[in-house]
Amino acid sequence: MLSKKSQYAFKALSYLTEHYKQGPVLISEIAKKKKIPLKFLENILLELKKAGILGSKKGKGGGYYLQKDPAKVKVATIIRLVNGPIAMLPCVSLYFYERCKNCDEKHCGLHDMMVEVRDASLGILESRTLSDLIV
Amino acid sequence: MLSKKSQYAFKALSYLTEHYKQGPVLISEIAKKKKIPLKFLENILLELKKAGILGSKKGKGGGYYLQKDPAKVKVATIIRLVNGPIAMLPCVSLYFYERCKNCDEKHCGLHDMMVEVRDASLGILESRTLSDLIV
DNA sequence: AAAAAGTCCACCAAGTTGGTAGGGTGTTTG
DNA sequence: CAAACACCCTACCAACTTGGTGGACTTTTT
Repeated sequence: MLSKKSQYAFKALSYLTEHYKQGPVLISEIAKKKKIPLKFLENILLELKKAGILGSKKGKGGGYYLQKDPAKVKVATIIRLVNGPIAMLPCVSLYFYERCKNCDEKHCGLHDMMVEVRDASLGILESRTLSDLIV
Repeated sequence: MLSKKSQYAFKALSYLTEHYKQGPVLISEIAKKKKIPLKFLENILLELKKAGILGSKKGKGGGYYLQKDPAKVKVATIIRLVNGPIAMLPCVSLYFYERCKNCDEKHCGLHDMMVEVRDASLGILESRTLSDLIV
């Protein structure tokens, strides 16, 4: 399951997508409109900024804005950033791989199955972007 | 990600699948062969028994055994039992559904996307059984 | 009766999650 | 220059989950 943090991140990003290229948006505005605890949202946006997804501006007229074209930011990227691995097992993760002890990956039925699940999920998550969050 | 508990459960179940219809298997034997902490495994097997997946027998010659044909126990069932929801959002889960507050499911891009991911995953997990764990 | 083997209950350490508090830093405007 | 503005940063916290252990109890077999 996606953490609440991730869900907040997606809500905030969808709001920023709707206001793409309309200048910086206040954290407080996003928090209010999307009903996200303000201070918690601060942390999330800062993290997204450090990852290069968002940009920010201080002082009057400041706020956060999308650094990139929302049509080019994959949903999978955001999940990995805020939530962690997409795969169901470490030995199957592309970005968070960890060798499986006491289980030979070449002869593990669960491993093979989870590779399939991962690929099925990524087929969707890697092809959708922030633009797809807006209906 | 699947919890360690879930991974242990699958290892134990695969062992029991390999010994299907060969009489009860000792917890201690499974623990040793699959390198699972004994007391932890006890809890897991008991839970699987209470869910009707396993049966048990006490006293000499006792142990645990599969209650059903391994080819008829879906992997999805085990995951829901031991790990919880398969979906990435509560508002998208079939077995653990919870309404999404502050988000109209009819007009939420994330919701729609996660429905697709869920269905893609279930397409695999609902069609595979314990038998498929053995390679 | 003794041994075997599962059952049950209670507890624990460490980590994660979701959040709060409060001051610091850089920008703009008057 | 100073005040207002708005993000930046560090620290902290309660509650919950995860992964695991210890010990006593019951049931079954020999």
